[in-house]
Amino acid sequence: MTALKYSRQREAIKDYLMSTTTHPTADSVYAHIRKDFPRISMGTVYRNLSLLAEQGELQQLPCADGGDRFDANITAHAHFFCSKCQCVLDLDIPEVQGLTQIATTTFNGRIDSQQVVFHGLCPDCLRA
Amino acid sequence: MTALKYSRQREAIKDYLMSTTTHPTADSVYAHIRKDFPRISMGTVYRNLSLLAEQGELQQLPCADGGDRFDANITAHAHFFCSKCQCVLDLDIPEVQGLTQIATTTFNGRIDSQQVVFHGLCPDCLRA
DNA sequence: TTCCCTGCAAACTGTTTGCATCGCT
DNA sequence: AGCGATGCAAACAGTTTGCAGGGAA
Repeated sequence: MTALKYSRQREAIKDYLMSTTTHPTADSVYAHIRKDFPRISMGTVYRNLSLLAEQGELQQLPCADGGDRFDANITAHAHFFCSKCQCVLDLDIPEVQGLTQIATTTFNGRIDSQQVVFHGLCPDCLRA
Repeated sequence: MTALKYSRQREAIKDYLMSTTTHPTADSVYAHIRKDFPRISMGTVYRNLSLLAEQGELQQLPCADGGDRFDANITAHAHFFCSKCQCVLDLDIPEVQGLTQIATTTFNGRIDSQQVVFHGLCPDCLRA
């Protein structure tokens, strides 16, 4: 992990992710950043998202639809993925922590409490 | 959902999935089925896996690495995905059902208890 | 005979990489 | 000046699709 050199593009990407509670895909990040950096490329977006995730400055959530989601909220919280509209929501359920404990002891592996993912229909899709 | 016509390829795919507790990717299925059907194509494998999943004869688990896994065990059970070796394990933790309940009430959406996915390091990778 | 299913190849999507150039430090 | 970061385009991997021919009903 060598020192990163400052870049306006990377800062813009991080700022954007810190300003939203949605969980953008690389593509959404690209679409948004393009407003300020019309010539930015997908390569740069992907490279910077990976770099920031490596540095622990954001969480990279691999999702059920294949596309990763990015989250600047790095506190321990579970996620929900809607199998219909593919949105990703935070799921702040304290019980998850306890469950992670239980699972870990019977399981003998290490369970990462930040990466518990529930699937189903989000409130909006359920209502519709 | 129209009636399916019998095909030896599809039966072989289902038989294979019922005979294993690993959670093969489409590619693993292809590799295995090829022993009996050397000319089978990936298109056929993907088509049949989707058909079987549609019929509810197997579970299609979208995974963190992008590749889906397939599971002929359609009883309610959570899964674990190893972020190092990418293996998928069954996680039979009764508490997950309770958690799904809790989550559902505070959440107002529908949580699918068969699709709760934990992430972390599997026992083998943890030991290594 | 009908029409679903197959094998094949081409198309697609999301992501990564090689390279010349740019711009922090 | 040195070297990491950028934009661009080509390469990639996993999956889907169109089509002509084959096989179950």
